[in-house]
Amino acid sequence: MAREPETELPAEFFGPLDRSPGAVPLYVQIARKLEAAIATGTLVAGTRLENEVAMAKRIGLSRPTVRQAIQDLVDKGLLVRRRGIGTQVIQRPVARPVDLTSLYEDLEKSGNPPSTVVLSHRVEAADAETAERLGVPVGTPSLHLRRLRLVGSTPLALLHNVLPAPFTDITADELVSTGLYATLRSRGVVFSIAQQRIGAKAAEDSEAELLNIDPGSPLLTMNRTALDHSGDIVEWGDHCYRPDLYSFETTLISR
Amino acid sequence: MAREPETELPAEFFGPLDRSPGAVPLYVQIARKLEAAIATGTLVAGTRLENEVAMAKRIGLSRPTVRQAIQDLVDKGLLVRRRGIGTQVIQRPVARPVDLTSLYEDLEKSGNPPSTVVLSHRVEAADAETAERLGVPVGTPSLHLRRLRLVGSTPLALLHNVLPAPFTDITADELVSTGLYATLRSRGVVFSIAQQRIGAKAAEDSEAELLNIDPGSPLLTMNRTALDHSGDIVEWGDHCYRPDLYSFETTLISR
DNA sequence: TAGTGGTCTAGACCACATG
DNA sequence: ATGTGGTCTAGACCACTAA
Repeated sequence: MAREPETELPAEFFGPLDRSPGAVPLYVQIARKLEAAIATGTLVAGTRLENEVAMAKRIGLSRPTVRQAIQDLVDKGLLVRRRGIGTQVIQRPVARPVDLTSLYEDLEKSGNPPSTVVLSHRVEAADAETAERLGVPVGTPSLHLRRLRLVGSTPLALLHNVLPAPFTDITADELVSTGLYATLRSRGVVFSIAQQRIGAKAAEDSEAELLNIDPGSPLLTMNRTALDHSGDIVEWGDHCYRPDLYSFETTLISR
Repeated sequence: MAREPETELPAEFFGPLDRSPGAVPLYVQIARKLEAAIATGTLVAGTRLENEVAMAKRIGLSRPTVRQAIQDLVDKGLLVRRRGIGTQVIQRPVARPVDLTSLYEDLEKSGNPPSTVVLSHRVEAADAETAERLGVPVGTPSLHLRRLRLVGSTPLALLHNVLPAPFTDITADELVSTGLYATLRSRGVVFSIAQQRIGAKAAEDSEAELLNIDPGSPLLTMNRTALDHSGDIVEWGDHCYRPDLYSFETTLISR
């Protein structure tokens, strides 16, 4: 089961380091160079890296700094480390993990910009259920959104979001032009944690009509609670996706 | 948006540290104590922790060690850190993330032990598709499994797995009594990375019959490729779940 | 300005896997 | 016995936030 290709000593492709104040952290600079080397094939899958101590000395950094760079890539699923063995480039390239971005950005990146229709946009006093979801007192004003996401003229997803007080003034125009997550970020929200539950269900009549599918056909569902960096709930979402057009990818790293 | 409860100085609930050789790492000892304090409510949600430097000095550890303990809990979604602000206990308790365990273990933990029926168990030479999935040459022997997972007498999931050469001698009995992942671990497999894709589809006739649902009704689907600590593919899986009985939970931590 | 986490150094010893 | 990553120390300076 063990595999030990011989050590590879990449030359000084660790170019000059930028140690000026305000520069990108050194460990990030190293991590990026290693990542690029893996992406371009300079570091072939399965290659064993030079050991940490030697690499640190050769680059001119302390071992903890180099170690932090390597750990970043381990967390990304690009490298694997074993005590007593060494550090290897993972055999199979892995896809990016599910991250804290919106579907809008997902598709934009893939060169297939979607459009959005705002179906409803209301500010209401929170009922018991909404209050529980947002962690606010009953009666607090909250913004309820329903949107339809399309690729070209094909409906892709039906999005239902609820947002708490500080964001009730978000306009329908903003949502169409910028997307929900980008809008929130532009207002200073820094996302820290989100909890998702992914499931499936049969399409109800109203959902089927909006998504242009048959009633009762399968839908992929996702619920999400997103928290900002101070632990406050920023958004609660309940979404349906056409499973022929969308799925969720995750990379799991064991700890 | 910012919230700043006053600093909390937990007393010497950091009991004596075990510094004997072979003991649990110091940062793990600290992390566990902090985690317990959060779980029991000694550290209330929203509480701001003592700063790293002071905590390290008081406990009698170096700052990097304490910092590593805190980082562990940040990665678990229990704490949030902000430069210039401090470290806070997260407001809302989070569920455990999807991890590298099997459905068997998931349900066992929830006190609802499932049963397993092995529907088929064959060793075959890998065709092109299997070879691609397992990253082995065409023609390599591989074990093809189909299992039905039940809770009581209710079918829950239909599991299809393919395993490469070193594991083709796993028996049906092992699978029923131990579960696939536990069997692999007992053979020395250390999981490192897995890639999953979660989607939905309509149940085919054969699937519907086995799962005791109507043909065409929605199914939750999951594909997974699991790699061991040396980057070799250990298992490829293609599973269907009854969406009324199962869903996937994930906690996303922003980086 | 004061206080926080973020980064970095230059070492050290330990645990584990291999030959 | 050797070489690897895992842990740990005791400091330092920087970047960001708040008052």
